[in-house]
Amino acid sequence: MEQKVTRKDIAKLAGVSVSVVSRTLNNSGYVAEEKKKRILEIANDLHYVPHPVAMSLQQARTKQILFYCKDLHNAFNIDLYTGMLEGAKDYGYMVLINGNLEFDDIRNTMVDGIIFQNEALASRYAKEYGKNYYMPAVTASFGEPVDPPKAVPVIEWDVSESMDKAIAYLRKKGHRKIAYASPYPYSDNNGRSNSWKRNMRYVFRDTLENYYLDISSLTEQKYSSTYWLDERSRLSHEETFYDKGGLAADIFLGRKLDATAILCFNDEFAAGLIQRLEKRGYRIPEDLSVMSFDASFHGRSFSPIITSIAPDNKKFGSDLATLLIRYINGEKISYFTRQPVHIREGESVKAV
Amino acid sequence: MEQKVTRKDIAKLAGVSVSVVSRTLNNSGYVAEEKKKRILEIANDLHYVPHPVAMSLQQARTKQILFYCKDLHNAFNIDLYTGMLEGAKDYGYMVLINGNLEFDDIRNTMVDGIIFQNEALASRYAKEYGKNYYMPAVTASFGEPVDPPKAVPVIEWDVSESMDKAIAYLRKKGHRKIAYASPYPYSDNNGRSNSWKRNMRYVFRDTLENYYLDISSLTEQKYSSTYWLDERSRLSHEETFYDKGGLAADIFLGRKLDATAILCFNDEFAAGLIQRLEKRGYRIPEDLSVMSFDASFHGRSFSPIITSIAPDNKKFGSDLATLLIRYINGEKISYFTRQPVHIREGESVKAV
DNA sequence: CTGAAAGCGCTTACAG
DNA sequence: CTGAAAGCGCTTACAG
Repeated sequence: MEQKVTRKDIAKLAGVSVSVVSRTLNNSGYVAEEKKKRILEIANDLHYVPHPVAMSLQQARTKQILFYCKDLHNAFNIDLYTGMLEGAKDYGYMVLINGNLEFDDIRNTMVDGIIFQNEALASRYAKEYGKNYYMPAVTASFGEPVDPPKAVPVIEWDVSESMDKAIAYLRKKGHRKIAYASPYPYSDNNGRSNSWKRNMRYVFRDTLENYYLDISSLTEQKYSSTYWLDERSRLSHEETFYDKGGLAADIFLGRKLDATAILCFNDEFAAGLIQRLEKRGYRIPEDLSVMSFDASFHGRSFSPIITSIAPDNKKFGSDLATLLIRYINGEKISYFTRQPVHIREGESVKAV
Repeated sequence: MEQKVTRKDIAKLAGVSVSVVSRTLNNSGYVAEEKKKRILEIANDLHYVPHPVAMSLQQARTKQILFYCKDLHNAFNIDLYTGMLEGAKDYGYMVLINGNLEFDDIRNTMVDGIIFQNEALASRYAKEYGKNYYMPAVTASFGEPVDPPKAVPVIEWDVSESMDKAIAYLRKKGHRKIAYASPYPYSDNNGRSNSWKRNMRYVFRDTLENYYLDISSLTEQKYSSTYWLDERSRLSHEETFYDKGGLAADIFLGRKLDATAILCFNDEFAAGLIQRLEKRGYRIPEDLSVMSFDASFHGRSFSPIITSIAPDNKKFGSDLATLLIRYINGEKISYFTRQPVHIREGESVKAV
């Protein structure tokens, strides 16, 4: 364990005060040229490295932000994160993830702000902590019927609109009977479900519910889409969309539905669903088309490549990071913007 | 922006000194019972939260460690990370990942130590920075022929031995001609390749090289397995095993090999390979068996589930984290241990 | 152009 | 049992 070299050591060797050393190292304020040179040399010789914690304390800035996100096995979130890293880099900021933070842990984390993965998380955070503990935050939003807290700027992916587009896309491919597979109950009030119901009502009439592959009857715990809002719920829970996709396949097979396409909640979910269907002898897309949301790395590296709708995830992440940093810096920002969306065509949808 | 509440504020209101407040809050040293109570009450009323940066500075401990890992889209690494979180939690430590850190950035990160994802990274780090900058570190190792630096404790997954086991497993399933698909050149000196060659030499004789699916001829950049050791190489590079798997499939098809099974470098690689093979009309495992390394979440959520060999990844991660923390704490630790390995049977291998 | 001083928020040996 | 004091490593107005 080497002795830590400090600005004091450099000052002593250079025969100046710490102030001068600091000014030199930070390139701020006046320092005589020769002294500057000598100080830099000594710093180099001593292998001086600044102490980030001390600087943070003094400047009241850690230059770190946190991506608050529970599900790291969801490639969509990693896509976002990758984008955040890029966006933050330009501002000299680092982005941290920590997979199992309870809200209480956040205050022990050395960050200047938080990016929430969804509006329900942000909302709950604001309710539980917002009043007593100030920390700049922004959130990704999916246009769900949850009031995001006023003080938290939002960048939205409007999943309802995406559902409309996805259905329009499948229709253009000749599909009429399109089922929807969701981790949330039929009665749940969320963007994708509502939009699917609205679009399919006049196709399925009174059998509508039958084409909604509702796995909640098969799982022990019933999660609504606003799960995070429930203050009794533990935050360390990780949603396993992949496992739920398998259950949705079972339901589909059990009901012997005549749908020619299934829309899935997201790529993880679709992966689980397709895997189960193929195990039961189905071929995708020959026997059945599957489409989903997120256009994640996982969906792309799946076989077949999953046709999926989403924003540019990296850009989404990058925008979130820069929004937060500009917010932290006190710049003028928009409190609400939307990400454009597009369809990533894969191999899981066939024209009929 | 609320005014930050400090221990000073509490002291003033309670009519005591900051020392007493600190002792109360930290539950250390003597404090009169009634005072203790009052201080706690006031702290609560004021919604006091300790300043982690200040505490870190004073205690010379951030209670944070870093998982230095570039490829977050590789589910194996996320598996490890998940385990680290669990292991570190018991010690009150947080584990951070940051996907695009150059070595130079590490010194700006507020952590007490580092976990390197592989021995080549650890080795390069030690060479470039180890002398001038002290930071406790441990590393995962894969038994590759790279000398991990002496000061860095190692936990190893012996991939050579795993290759032996994987081949034995496939042989028991009746496979004799087993190809190997790797991101690294045939000439590269690494555990998996060496072990495969050793095992297959007497099966393939002078056609051995033909069954080594070497994608390096198809890629612009030639990476050896010790890529990270090359100081000219940028660290921000992300390996795309998935894409390379597709290339390996092309080679396999081009050579019209009579192998009945392909061993893949890892699950990401296998995913890319299978995806491409299926696109070309192959069915896995009906037409061809595929097996790989890592037993990651990705391989499990793939279709077919990829048969794969690996340690218990979460335990691997957890062990790395606790090893590092105990190292930081100055406890006596083992500088070298090995993780036991097992085969996760999936759906991608068939008996012939 | 320079340096002594106060301060960021906390801790901890030490004298009382 | 308590509090003044020095200190963690750095920054920055301010007086010279």
